[in-house]
Amino acid sequence: MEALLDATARVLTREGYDRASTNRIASVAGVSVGSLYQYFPNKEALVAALVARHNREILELARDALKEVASLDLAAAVRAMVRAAVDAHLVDPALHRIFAEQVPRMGQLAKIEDLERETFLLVRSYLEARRKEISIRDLDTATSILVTTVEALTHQFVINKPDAMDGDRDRFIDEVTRLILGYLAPHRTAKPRK
Amino acid sequence: MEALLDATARVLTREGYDRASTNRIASVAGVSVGSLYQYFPNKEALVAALVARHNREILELARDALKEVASLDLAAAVRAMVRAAVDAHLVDPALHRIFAEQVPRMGQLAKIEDLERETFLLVRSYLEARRKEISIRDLDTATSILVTTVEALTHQFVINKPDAMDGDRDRFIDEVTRLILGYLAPHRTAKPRK
Amino acid sequence: MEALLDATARVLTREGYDRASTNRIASVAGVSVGSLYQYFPNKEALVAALVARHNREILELARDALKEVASLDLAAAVRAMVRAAVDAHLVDPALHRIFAEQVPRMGQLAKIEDLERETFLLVRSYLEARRKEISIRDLDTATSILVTTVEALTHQFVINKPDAMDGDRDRFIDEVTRLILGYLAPHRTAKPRK
Amino acid sequence: MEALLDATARVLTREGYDRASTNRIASVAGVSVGSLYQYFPNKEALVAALVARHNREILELARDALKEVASLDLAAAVRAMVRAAVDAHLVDPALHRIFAEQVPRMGQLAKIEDLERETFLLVRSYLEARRKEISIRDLDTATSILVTTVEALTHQFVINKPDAMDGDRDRFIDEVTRLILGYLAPHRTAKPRK
DNA sequence: CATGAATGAGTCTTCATTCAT
DNA sequence: GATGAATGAAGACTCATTCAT
Repeated sequence: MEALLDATARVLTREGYDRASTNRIASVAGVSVGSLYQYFPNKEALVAALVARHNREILELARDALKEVASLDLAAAVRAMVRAAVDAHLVDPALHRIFAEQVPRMGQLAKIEDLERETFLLVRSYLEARRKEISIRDLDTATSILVTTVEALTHQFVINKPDAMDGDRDRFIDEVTRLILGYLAPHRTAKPRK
Repeated sequence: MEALLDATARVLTREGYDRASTNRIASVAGVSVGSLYQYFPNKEALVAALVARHNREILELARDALKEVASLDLAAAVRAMVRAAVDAHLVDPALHRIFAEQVPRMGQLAKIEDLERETFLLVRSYLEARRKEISIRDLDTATSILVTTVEALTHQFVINKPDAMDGDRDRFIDEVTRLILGYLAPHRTAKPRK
Repeated sequence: MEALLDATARVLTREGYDRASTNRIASVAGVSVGSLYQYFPNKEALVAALVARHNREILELARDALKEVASLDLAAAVRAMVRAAVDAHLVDPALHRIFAEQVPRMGQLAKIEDLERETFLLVRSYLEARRKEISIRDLDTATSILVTTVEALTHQFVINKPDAMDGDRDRFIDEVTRLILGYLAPHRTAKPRK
Repeated sequence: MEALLDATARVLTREGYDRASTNRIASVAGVSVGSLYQYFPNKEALVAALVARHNREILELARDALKEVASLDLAAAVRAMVRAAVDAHLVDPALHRIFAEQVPRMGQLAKIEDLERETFLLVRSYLEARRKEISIRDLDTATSILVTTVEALTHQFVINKPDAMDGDRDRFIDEVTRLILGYLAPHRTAKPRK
């Protein structure tokens, strides 16, 4: 039931994980608790499904962004990817924050990391294609560092400045791009966009 | 009571935040619930005290590391700081993970961020002292990016490879150092240690 | 749930307010604590509901008695009202005593006084209708004195002689009636019933 | 320890019976809980002792008032006694209210009624002395009615108008006196004071 | 299939009382 | 005698989960 996931997201962001009871979620969804348990075996599975949906939406964005990136030069490509990361975090920042800060990682919820793995592979294959242009020893290590770094910076940016102006956002993207390019292609100076 | 904080840490890392009841903590500490409430007004305060103690320990390390760094050149200094970050995360990785992933940020527990603020100031004043050697526009932004990046990378490294060999660790530190130096001093090539 | 109120009354009268735990009440009612909290948000609300029900029953009696009183002369009317007060106190004397002596007056339980207010108005309007026959300066004061006096005397009578014979009861009613009439109509001598 | 009783009174009136813990009482008294239990075997005994002390103070007033009453005529005597009742209730109205409304009547606290019994005897012996002037069938019944009535009316007056002006108080005393005289001496009209 | 009343284990917290120092 | 840390039974209340209708 899509409505149940919507309700879960609503309750989660409005009340926090601890105060989000299955009864409240069901009533917000306009169904009975019983129905909730017809579709999800327990609360954890419900939250896990919501996480999965959220991640699917974000991955959609990421894939689209990476497609359009193939034709750009490295600097532009990196900037586009960072921008995509920011966009991804803006899908539902409040929900994202709840996932990051309050949802216990255990059992089925280990799946939260699915997104990271998939992102890892996407970025890794991009870097592999550009291998000649970049100076990297170990592809896996580099990918992991990039993914973690961009994710952390973006997360922190969105959390701390939820209503940043476009100017702020562009400046942020510039800085992160510079950081990444300095790592990937240390000999060229990153060219900030005009 | 120090024993209560120890017990809290034990229960927290073994059972997770949600399963850590005050009664269980008290019994692990070898005292009665009543005694627990004689020293801490409620569960939140108990966890907050543990967080504070943990942070104090980590800040101790960080301050010591920064002291020894004053005489080094930029590259060596950055590497030393990254190494300090790793050491800090090795104080009690499991506990650190619980704090990062499960403890709800509210009320007194907002104090969790005290550590971040302190670290921010420490790093910022270091960068300020070296301003001539680095190419940075905005000090605050740069500091924030560095702190977030190093924290995220270190956290992820310690979580994923809790028993990494010294070799792994050194390689990790090298990479992160390269990332940082590429950002702070884009014109020089980072010199990986021999 | 009517059963819950019955159980509350039972436990309250048998054990007293302090020993009446919600768990005990629920188990006496033959349901689980959870069910209790499905119908009443907290202990206070439960007791308040019981008080309300008790008062409703008593007010029913009082209204009926006052209706039949309209056609009687003053002396007979007063005696009928006193008798009604006694009857009201006999609805559930033990429970009434708990309400009077042990239930803390706070929050929603301020409603305990609803009954007093209603009674006040009932009596006041009766006195107003008979104003010519009685010698009273201030209607509100007189009403308040009468209501308080009759309530206190009746309460004390029922508490101290829970199983008084009809004879005792009639003699008590005579005395109280004499007291009231002496106050309302000092010039006539109260005529004790044959 | 007198200080303990004072502290009990303070805590009782400030916080109510339920929130008055022995620890708080002890700390307000400036001693340790242990000391409290050196003087009183349990909480109930402590409260009972406070009740006893309060009652002793009130009885003092009542006895003094009755002494001075011997020489007055009936009307003046009754008014003096009513006034004494009001004075008694003004000794510590807040504490009196707590006793009346919140302190559970059980065990040693049945002693609360000691005051009523003693008052009963005092009034009864006064009425007996004046038997010729009053028209009463049964002395015990009359005494009981008078004591209950005056107590209830005074209590209610003090509770509802804790800061009544002297004028209000005199008018109240007049009315109660009229009520009593109408009962004791139905043939004479009560003479309100000039 | 849907419902939602019922369940009851488990949570945090309080407080009268004890007893080693 | 005084102290006050320690005790732990008990209480109010929550919520994931079940199941008869």
